[in-house]
Amino acid sequence: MSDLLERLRGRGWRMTAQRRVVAEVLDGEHVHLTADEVHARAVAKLPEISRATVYNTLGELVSLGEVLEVATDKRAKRYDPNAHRPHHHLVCAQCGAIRDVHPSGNPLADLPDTERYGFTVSGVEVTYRGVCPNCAAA
Amino acid sequence: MSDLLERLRGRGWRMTAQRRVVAEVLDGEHVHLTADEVHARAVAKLPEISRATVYNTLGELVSLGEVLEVATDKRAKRYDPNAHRPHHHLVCAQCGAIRDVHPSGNPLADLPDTERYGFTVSGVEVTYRGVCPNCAAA
DNA sequence: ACTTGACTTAGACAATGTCTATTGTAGGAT
DNA sequence: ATCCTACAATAGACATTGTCTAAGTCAAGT
Repeated sequence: MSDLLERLRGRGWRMTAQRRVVAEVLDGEHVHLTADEVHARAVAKLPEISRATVYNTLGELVSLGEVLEVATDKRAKRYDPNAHRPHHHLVCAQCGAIRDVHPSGNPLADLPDTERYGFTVSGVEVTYRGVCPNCAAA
Repeated sequence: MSDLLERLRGRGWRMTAQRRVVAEVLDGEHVHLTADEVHARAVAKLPEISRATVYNTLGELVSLGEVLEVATDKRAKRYDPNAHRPHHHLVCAQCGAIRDVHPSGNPLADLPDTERYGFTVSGVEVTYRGVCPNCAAA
């Protein structure tokens, strides 16, 4: 699991207790946490960590490409530690649960030149919407 | 252009000056405005309109399916009046410009049952990311 | 062990969105 | 035409999420 810490150290990251804790939180469970949830879990391990540090560290991890930002329609951005295998998301419209999914096909290939308006297209995100089994049962 | 107003009236909407103005702003230019931008344009036409009313009205329009909420990664949600022809979005990573696009293919068909985890999948949003010609030139 | 510049901190600030209590009014009823 | 009433609008407080700053702290190279 310290792959992540190793990679970061290799990139010249100064290794502090705070950064280690944030990295551990993300690496620990592959769910999609908001910044505040990350902060809450980080505080549990290192009570004096500040909110600003968590935001800073998440921002750095995103810049380094180690973590992805996911903007569903919820208010808060979520952070996805699974940045190394391309995937998309399936979101429950009721409870907000998020699953990683791997559709077949390549949506990038589905965008013809005539629909690109001169943009240099570099990526694509696909968000499926639906209702999860839990919410459907309720 | 009053298609929208007609439809709303048909659905039992009480027609007030404020709602008319908000509907006109959205119907007027097919761009993707934030709530505050809608508010600013509405104030230009009806100075005493309040922020809460704009938010309420946008929320109602979304519930009625007349307008779509678009969550790119920007802070503010944007509102897309083009709710009646399915389409997806192409976003400039630098300036945030948004274009409507119509990819070929159907991403819904690309999600096999084994990747649905029991969800009832009802929709899909595709967001292409890239750099627009303007920003590329700069 | 010293030094230095990157890192962290607390808390103010900013941006966006929501709620409440009050006042106003659209549109049907008379 | 006027009145009633439920629904809508208002101002502004509040909530949530994210950003910034100034000052203190510490990891890591020497």
